Amino acid sequence: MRVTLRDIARECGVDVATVSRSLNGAYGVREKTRRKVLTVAKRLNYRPNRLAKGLVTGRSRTLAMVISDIRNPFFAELARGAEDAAYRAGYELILCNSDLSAEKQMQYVHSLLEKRVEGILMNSVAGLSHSERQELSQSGVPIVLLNRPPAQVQGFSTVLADNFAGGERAGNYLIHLRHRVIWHLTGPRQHGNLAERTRGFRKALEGAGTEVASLTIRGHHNTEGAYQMMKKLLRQHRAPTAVFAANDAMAFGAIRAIFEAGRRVPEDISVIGFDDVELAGIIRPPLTTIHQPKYEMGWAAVEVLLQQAERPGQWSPQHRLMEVRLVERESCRPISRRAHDQ
Amino acid sequence: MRVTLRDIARECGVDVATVSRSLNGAYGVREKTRRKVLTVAKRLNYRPNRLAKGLVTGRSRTLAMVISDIRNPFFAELARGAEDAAYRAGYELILCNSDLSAEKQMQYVHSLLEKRVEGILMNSVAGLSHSERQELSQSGVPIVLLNRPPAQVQGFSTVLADNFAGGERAGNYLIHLRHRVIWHLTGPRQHGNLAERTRGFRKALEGAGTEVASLTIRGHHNTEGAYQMMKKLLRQHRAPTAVFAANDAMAFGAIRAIFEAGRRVPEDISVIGFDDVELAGIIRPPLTTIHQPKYEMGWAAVEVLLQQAERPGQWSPQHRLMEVRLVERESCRPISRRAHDQ
DNA sequence: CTGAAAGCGCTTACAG
DNA sequence: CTGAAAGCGCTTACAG
Repeated sequence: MRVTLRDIARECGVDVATVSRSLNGAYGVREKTRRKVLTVAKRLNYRPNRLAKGLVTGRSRTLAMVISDIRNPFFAELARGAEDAAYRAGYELILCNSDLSAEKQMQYVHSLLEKRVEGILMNSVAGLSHSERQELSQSGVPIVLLNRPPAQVQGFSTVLADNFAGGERAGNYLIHLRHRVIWHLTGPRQHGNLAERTRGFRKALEGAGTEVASLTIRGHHNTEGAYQMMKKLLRQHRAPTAVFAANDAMAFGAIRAIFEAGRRVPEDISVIGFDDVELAGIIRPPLTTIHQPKYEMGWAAVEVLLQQAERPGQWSPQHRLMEVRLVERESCRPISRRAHDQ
Repeated sequence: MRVTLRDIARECGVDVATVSRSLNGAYGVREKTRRKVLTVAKRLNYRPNRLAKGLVTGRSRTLAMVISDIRNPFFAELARGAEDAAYRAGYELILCNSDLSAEKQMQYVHSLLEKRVEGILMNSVAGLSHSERQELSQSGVPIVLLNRPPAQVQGFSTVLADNFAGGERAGNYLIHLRHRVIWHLTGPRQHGNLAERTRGFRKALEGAGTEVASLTIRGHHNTEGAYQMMKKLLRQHRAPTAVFAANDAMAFGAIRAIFEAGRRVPEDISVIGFDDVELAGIIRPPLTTIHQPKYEMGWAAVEVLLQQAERPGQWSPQHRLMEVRLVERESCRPISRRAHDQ
């Protein structure tokens, strides 16, 4: 049925070893022999069996990605970057949706290990028990955690956006626009990435060299959470001139609350987000935000994995911090000097 | 290093064949032996090498999906449905982004065949030459085409939304709302899916049993195309009371043109789309549209593939038509009887 | 119920 | 430069 090395060998009157060598490295094969083998292989439409090859070489030429849900555009973008990098290197990428279930995550990883994938991208190991994490980090296959602070667990590599620099950038931008009363909406302290954004933001304000009144409010870090926070705050306090939402979803909630309170964005209140999700460019007004290099993060993660796959048993975890950048759209505007002086 | 069947066999004092049988089907193995093997396997944390297993059984337990771009939410939804179905059956899913490049598509398929995937989901073979398509359909591995009219090429299975029924549903809905002047914005005739929607829509109008003035306009089937068409039409003709856009993207363009012309949706003009993309529920007003069962299509495609994988060499292409449904949101409203009588 | 053998389709020292 | 052999880690008739 399927044509194998033996078929080619028979056809050429040589040994399968010679065929194998001709088809691969080809060192130490007479040019003429090699050419003949190649011709016959092509004529017979030979397709090497990668399972057999993988069995002897121990390399499957496949990577895998275990994420919560590919329908989340953030992960789709990561996946695309990862897959492009894998394709370029001649690897395939297996996609797994875990919904963050610890059980599914472990099951996937076990299946993947059985298939001898050479590396795994994961978006989280937060739900796993200590011993489960240990098992993963000691499995022998390189694993990179996406968008997680390093040292959450030993043994994993990480690829992370520079949240601190992003928060700082957002703060500097608002100050540059002469805002002096700024609210910062964010999530719980334990959320590492958000905490970094807050730290960076505060550093910017402190370094402003001028008085800035800022208020940090914590709540659910989603659209609804921010909507509720903002709604309540606008009733209790005098409105700020700007708000920095710790992510775009929160920015959307804040904007809704602002409109409902009869104010306008950006005329009355400027809003800046973080992430640069697709919707950010679509809503009215288009949201100014800090862009996370999602595609590049996926790509970088695969680079790390591939590098480690080259040194079985003797690589050590790597940590990559990815640059973020400000995307100016229409949700922020400067305070006029006049207004400012009043 | 890694523990194999031999290690377990040695430890248990039996042959590897017995270990293999115990771990698998287990028919004809003494219960006591089997239990012992299982215990030792667990203790040694044994992981079967799927490459070896695949080599001998000829089954890789993996499927693949070759789509344009996972960042397109339509494909992300399909992918999720497919992956869930695969996971349930103990299969993994390889993700490939082709950007519709014929070269990438063929390269992917070749790699996938080498890895002995047991089935492939593709979103198109339109860009391939006749001989390339032949090569695919005769490769021996089952392939299902997503969202393509059957008989585009012989030898492929298909999973397709019922575009005709959807168009008909949209037409009936508008008629039910007492609309009698309706514009239909669609793409070029050659576009099979859109053509079906148009056919269904016309059937509804013809069956209305009352006079309906309808106009079908063809152009680029995207937001910008529909925007331009609608803008121009509104200047040249008396406005309709409703428009049926052949897809949601077009509906968005039409709505923009309507607003810019100083009319309101749905007060002055009702708009219905097709697809039910995520944005449809987010824009103002939320778009009434025909829902395509994307998740279910991905799931069904895997079902087809798995069924075929069970009968190597003796399956024949299968075609599944998936039901669509109307999602009523806020972009359509009835013509009041009074207005109607005027 | 279990063992010994052959084989899946490759690669890679080892000779020559 | 090339062949013969061994082996990767499994499964599966075939005996017994």
